[in-house]
Amino acid sequence: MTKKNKLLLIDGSSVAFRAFFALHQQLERFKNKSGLHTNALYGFHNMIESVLTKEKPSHVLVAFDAGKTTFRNEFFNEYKSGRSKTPNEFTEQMPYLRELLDGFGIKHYELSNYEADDIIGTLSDTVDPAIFDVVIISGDRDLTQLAKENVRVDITVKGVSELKEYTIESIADEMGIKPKQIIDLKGLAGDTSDNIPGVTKIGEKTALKLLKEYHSVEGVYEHIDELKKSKMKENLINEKEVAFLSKRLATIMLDTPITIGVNDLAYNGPDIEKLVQFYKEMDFKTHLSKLDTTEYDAANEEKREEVAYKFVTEIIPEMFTDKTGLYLEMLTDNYHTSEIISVGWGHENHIYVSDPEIVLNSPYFKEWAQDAALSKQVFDVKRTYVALNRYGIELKNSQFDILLASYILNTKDNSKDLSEVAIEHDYYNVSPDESIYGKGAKIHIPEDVSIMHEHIAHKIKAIVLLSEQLERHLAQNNQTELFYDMELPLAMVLAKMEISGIKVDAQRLREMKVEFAERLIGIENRVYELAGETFNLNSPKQLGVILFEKMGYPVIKKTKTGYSTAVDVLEQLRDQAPIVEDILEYRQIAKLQSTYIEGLLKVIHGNSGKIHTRYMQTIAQTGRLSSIDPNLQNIPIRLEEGRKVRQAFVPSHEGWKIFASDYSQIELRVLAHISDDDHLKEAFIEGQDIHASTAMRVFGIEKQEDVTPAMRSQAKAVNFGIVYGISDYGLSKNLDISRKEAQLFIDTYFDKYPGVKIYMEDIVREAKEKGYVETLFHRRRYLPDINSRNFNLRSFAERTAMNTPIQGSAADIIKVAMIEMDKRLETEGLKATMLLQVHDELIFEAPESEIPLLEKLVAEVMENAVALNVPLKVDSSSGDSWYDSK
DNA sequence: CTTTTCACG
DNA sequence: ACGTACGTGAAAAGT
Repeated sequence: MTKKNKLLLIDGSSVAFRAFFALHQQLERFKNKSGLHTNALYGFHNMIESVLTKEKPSHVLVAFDAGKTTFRNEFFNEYKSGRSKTPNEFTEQMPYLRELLDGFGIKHYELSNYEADDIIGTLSDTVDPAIFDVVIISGDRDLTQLAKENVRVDITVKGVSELKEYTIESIADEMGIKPKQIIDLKGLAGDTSDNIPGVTKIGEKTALKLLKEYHSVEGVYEHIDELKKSKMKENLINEKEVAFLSKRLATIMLDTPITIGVNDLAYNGPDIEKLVQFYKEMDFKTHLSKLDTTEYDAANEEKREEVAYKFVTEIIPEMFTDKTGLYLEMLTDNYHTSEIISVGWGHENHIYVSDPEIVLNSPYFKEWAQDAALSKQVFDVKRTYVALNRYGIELKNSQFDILLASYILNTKDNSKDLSEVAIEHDYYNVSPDESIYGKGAKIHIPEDVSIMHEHIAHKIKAIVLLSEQLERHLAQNNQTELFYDMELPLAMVLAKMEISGIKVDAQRLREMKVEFAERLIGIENRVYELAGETFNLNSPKQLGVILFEKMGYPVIKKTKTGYSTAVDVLEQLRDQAPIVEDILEYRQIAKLQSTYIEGLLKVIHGNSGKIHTRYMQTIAQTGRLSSIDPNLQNIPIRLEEGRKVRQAFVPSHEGWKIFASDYSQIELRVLAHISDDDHLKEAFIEGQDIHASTAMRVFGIEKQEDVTPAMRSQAKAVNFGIVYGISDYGLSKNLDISRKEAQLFIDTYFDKYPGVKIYMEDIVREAKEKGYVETLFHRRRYLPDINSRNFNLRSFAERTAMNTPIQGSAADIIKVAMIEMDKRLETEGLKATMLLQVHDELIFEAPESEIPLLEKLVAEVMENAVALNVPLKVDSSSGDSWYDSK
């Protein structure tokens, strides 16, 4: 029988407190119009929302602590003292938390003299396990003592929305004890946050050891005489009372006299009206706009300001002027193929909407679009350019792009929906596309087309108004040049590369497909034989069962959901498990087959035999491009077998070649420049092998001949680590050495490259002060976690602070080179075409006769894109396919 | 729709 | 003690 009911119990007090501190560094950003802080409410809200979607509970209760003192203070009056005073900014939010819960339609409850724990404990313990699964959410690990067969306890880790699940099994795995023994653990070790004393000098480690032996506090004292004479034994004897008191304090009551029962807690979804009211009161505008219920739409319809526009069926020249907003509507996001379903253009108070066949066939429209003297404002210029190009219209003078501008202002804004971008900038007058067209398979043009026309009119108005606003904002941030001289011109270059596309030899791919298919069957059969049964080799879950349960190999790593079967795990099993050799080979071939062979075959355009990727210019947090549909930036190269896929990428004309140029060590050169470290600069200025040079310094070797390959490869790993934002842990894992040894490497490195050390310290300090870091060209990345009290979040932000200026400046440099390259190909009158960018590499096709010229030209342009205080170096090669250009 | 794995720089 | 190296996208499984 399947259980039908799930009871969700939330420790409201502790979660709210967690939420408050998780968003504490942004305390001042979270304020509503009347000055009330809202950060705890915001965090709490998001936690509830995600938990409701994930758990889909049938019953919910949020329990709160009631007042300052509880029954625990009766026998220990210091209980929970020593906590610093609750800040006012927190307490002022508590009354509204109840409003929020009413909006969600969630019951809440408190009972004087008791804590939320006790209410939760009692409910979780009394429901019938045959009927209810229970999930408990808290920020307090004490509650894990409540885990049972039907009770799971989720404790907040990162902020409040990420939860760690504790079950009987996971507690046993992690600590080797039963949930109930958590109480004994606290009895011995205490808990500083609740001011539970515990026994002097006994921490979690020691306590766990004792519990493994004697099971409980009582057990420890029954066998106290067996313990060796030690300071610890003395403490235990002297503080026996403390231990029992601590245990009592940590014990959650399971028979609290609560006046509610589970039947009062049925959850029937939110009360939209109250929720809308709450969002408005708190200025939670994003949440307000995300409510896509009919009630909300209706309420919003009246609120949404009307936009005057004209739907026209005839186009006249007077409709087009300078500084005009333009928007093409498409239902799906691949603008190479998606049908244009409507077109809008105009100014703040003169907006026109029309059907595509009317506009796109109008000579007046075409003339205007192609008139370089008349500027246009758009959302996503590349998309607009490419789509118009399909109709033989070449869009000129796109003076502003609110998507690009928004990305520059804050890289974290990566949405593709105009309404979301608008909301980011406090403009709320555009509905989300989803609310007009629906989503997924059911996406469609609304029956009443005037709804769509008005929607497009709203977009035009947003584009026009936001263009001005964002342009001012760019100037304030010193990012005007980044926008006008880099991203906007680059968008046009990328548009042309996408339109060119790259020719793919489908026949070659099909040959490989047949070959791989045969090999896969062979390997599969061998694996099944060794395993003694057939299963889905593509399923990590099924594979895990075979390897670790049936065949009994040791479990090396676990994932959230089960055994890990990733490469590094399998490699460790290689020696003892003959089967993994085959599994690894299968994995490799299967990946090539599904992602590259079949994947690429699917996206070849029928008539041209070409692939047209889309470069995403507003996704990567560092300023890099990304490539989708298909991703042409991760075509295999490291292993020969996969590298052969590149044989299918060929020139589009007879007698042409593929030509490729890549920057050598651009990130380390950028680091040499921004850190101004003398030794690092010297290595590049003198043209040394950088990893060998690092090896010489780190290992203290005089002559390069004495650097062994092993030393060089270790030095290489250290250099990588430096670029990524070094940590002893990361380096130790990469080099398979101890953390101590890794730390020694790092110390030695910083000793030999003091400039790099200073840069790393400075950039982190700067990030902590300003809240963001910048690249050479003033691209910004905000790091909200840089001052977090959470070690992991803060460390991550610190590494990002070190890495982003390096990776981001390298991205800037190749972007400059691409823009210049595009110009030069034109002015030099070459037939050569730029086709692809792979982060530090540009790929072209060209007539064979142009190759010698390109060798010089491309290197010159790339190497001189910017002047650093070390030289940039480019390597080039050409061949009959991408594979051969190596 | 999320998780795992694996391809690239 | 904590437990990750930085940045991406796609396929397949499983919920």
